Amino acid sequence: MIKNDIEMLKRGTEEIIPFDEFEKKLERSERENKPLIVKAGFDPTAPDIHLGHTVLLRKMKHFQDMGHSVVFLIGDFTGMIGDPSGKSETRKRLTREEVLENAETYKKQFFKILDKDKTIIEFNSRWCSIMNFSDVLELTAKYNVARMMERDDFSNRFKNGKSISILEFMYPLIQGYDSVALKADVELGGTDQKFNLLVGRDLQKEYGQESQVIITMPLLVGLDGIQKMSKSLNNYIGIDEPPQEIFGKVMSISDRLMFNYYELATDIPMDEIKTIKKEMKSGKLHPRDAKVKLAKEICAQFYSREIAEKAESEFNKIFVKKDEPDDMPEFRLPDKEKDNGKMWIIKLLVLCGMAKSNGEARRLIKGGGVSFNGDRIVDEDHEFTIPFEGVLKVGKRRFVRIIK
RNA sequence: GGGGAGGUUCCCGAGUGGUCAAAGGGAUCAGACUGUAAAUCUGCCGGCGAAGCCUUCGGAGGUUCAAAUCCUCCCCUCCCCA
Repeated sequence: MIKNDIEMLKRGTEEIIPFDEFEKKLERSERENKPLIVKAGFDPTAPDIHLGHTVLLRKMKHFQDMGHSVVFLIGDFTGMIGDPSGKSETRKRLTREEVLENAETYKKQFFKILDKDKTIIEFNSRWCSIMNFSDVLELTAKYNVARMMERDDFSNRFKNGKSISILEFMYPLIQGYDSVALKADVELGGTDQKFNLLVGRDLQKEYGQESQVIITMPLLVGLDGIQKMSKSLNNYIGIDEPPQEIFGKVMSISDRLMFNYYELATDIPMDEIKTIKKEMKSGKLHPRDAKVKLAKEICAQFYSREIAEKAESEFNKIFVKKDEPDDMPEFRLPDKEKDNGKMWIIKLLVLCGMAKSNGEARRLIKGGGVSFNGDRIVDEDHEFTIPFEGVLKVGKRRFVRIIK
């Protein structure tokens, strides 16, 4: 029993530190019928969950499925302080209201993966906000600068003369203290969190607790195939996106990335993944078909099998048959425009949101990316005589139905 | 506390009085080829119904016919010394 569990829990992980303690904790948990407390922290500033986050969420789900107690910790306290130093961007301070609002958004999204009834949601302000200055000093006394500098990020920045604020030194301590407050047995995080997770281990020991085991998950590579998936890099698949969008985005990843996604973003058994890989190599399976399977699988996670099937047929319709999709947004011409009797194509593109400015609309037309009812529009002075109706297509995949 | 370097359009980065809406690269976007793969090639890449004009080079003033470029003050980042 435990053995299978361990295999499942190990899947996709980068590191489990230390592994033997992990096994012991699992054994004891089963023996004493006491679930492990599994913690994962989330930043309250970015409430849009994308496929990259789901790698972690899915791992949390694995623990839930085995009856463990999963804590979704929202770092609202740190979020409300903000980070003025910011290595790249200054972090915005959040108000109490914003934090709560973001938390709601989180819930709506992550219950697509996690089990609603088995998830404990915590805010670290619950314990952080009541700490007084001597509590904080006590905490800082439990760590030292040399160890802080072991973190690559800090040592590199220090070496390169980049600024490191004292506040930044506090973050690992706060996060570590969260583990103390929760008495966490296991903490999950991305590989970029490794240092912070390890600090949690140390602090628990300092506070006389058993140290948590840390499990790091690799960061999912974004759609560009190079950088990590993130909203700010615009290389992400949001789990709130429409099914066709998710399907299409998965289809656009490079072949090289495919198996990475198979392993990290689905629960398809590893054996099956190996078979797919083999068949693709031998030429028995077209890479495209392997990707279709992946796209359907990911889509189904956030919606359903049926919706995923539908997304596939929509996809084929648009990109294989070069047809129009069944559903597309509609745009009704505003009344005041109707009076002119004519509608200029550039203006139309901007009005219906397909271009941000006239300039962009012109560019699209010049580039040959605009068509109406299947005919490419090449003249940027083109005017429609009102009334008219039809399908306006911009680029390969953006459609809007213009109605009278 | 003292001395020095710098802040340029989404990002990196050139530009040190007019020829600058600002080189070059990257990203995005559009087109060709394809499997919405990779690689490659092409175009575009501040705004204006596009003539010309308007707004942009950390912020505010100033010099000049003319300022991203010169001057003054301010804000921010970094380096070296103490």
